[in-house]
Amino acid sequence: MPKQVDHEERRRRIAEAVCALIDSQGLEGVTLRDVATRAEVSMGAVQRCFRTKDEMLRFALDHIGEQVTGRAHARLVAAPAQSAASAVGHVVGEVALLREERRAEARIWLAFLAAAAVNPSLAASLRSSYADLEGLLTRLVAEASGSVDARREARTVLALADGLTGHVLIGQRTSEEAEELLHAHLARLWEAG
Amino acid sequence: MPKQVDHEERRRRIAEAVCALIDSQGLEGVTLRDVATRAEVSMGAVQRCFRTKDEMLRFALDHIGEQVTGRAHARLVAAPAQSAASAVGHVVGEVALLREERRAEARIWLAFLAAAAVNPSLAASLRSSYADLEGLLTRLVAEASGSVDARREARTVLALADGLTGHVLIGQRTSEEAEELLHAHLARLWEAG
DNA sequence: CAGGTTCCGATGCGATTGCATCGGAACCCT
DNA sequence: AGGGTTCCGATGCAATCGCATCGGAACCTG
Repeated sequence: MPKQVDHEERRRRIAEAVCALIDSQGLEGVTLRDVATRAEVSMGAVQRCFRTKDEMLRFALDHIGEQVTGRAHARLVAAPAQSAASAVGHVVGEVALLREERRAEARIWLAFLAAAAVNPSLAASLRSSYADLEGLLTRLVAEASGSVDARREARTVLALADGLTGHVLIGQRTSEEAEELLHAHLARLWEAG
Repeated sequence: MPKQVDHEERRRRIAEAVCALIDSQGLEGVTLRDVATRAEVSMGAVQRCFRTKDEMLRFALDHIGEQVTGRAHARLVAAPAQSAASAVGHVVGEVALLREERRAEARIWLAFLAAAAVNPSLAASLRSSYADLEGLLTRLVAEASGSVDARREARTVLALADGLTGHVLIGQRTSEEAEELLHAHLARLWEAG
């Protein structure tokens, strides 16, 4: 066996370069050359890892999807909440990419969302992440309040979080306002359920 | 005075061509040549109307923004609602671009939203439209239910509508499901307020 | 250490992009 | 009718794009 390279590691490194570029210039600003430069590899290496640009973008989307959903799951395990209701609050706070340190992810997510609207294969990847989050939230909401339709509430909260993320990104809301709106929604949910 | 042309009319025609292209191929698929072809004018004419591509896109965004906000206002005047609450329902139903016939506008809106995340001047245009809608909804909510924080609820509903629109676009929700979620949220709002 | 295999950096290519240019058509006023 | 002005279609251009190609470096095996 000749020269071997950890392809997965390299793919991840490239995916992160893609995300960094999307964050600063949007999806349109992502070119193979810039990606290669940012990832500190040659264009040839990028082309070896991904046959086409589209394949590279799909991988990057899956990458960031796993990152977000993974963190949501981790948040649940790491810090046991005092109540199921506060667990929902924590997870939603992790999913809604409102705070400054998640701003980059938010931009990336939104860019992919818009692209997915005209690109079925990206849409499929996104749906998979959303389905994961919806499942997680549904279980938590059900546990926190048996008397409401958990799936409905989970879907509503997920959409609300997404909408607020967009509004924060364009400066229509501050992240504090958005977080307040999100928590107010949850508070009403508990008192109603 | 020599040859005169209705510039505004031409700009609008071009803006609609831009929107049609965004709907089918996303923002990245918009080129001056395609726009000219779609609008059935020459590239020269496009360049005369807009000095740069960016200026053209800004105009198109304002165009579709006025279209959406205008329809929201019109919905209010045209069909007097039986109650302020149902007026909110009507306006929100108009703003959330869920139904099939609004799918194109939804894609366009989302494309601009994502672009605005990395383009301040687009973000400014979007904020202007959002501010309009928020004001309209706030007034209606206040009228429908005095006991709630109208501005907060208007902002929440607006974000929820936006989030649901995105989810419908990628096929994560059907428009019927989204509409049901939206109306369920409003229903709880009235009974709580 | 030799042979064979894997990998990749550099380079080239055709297509496409946004924008600049300009000669002449179209038009109004006198 | 003719001069002056506005407009635009055609064309050119430099830059950039994604992708294909390939010679040699890198490396494991025997």
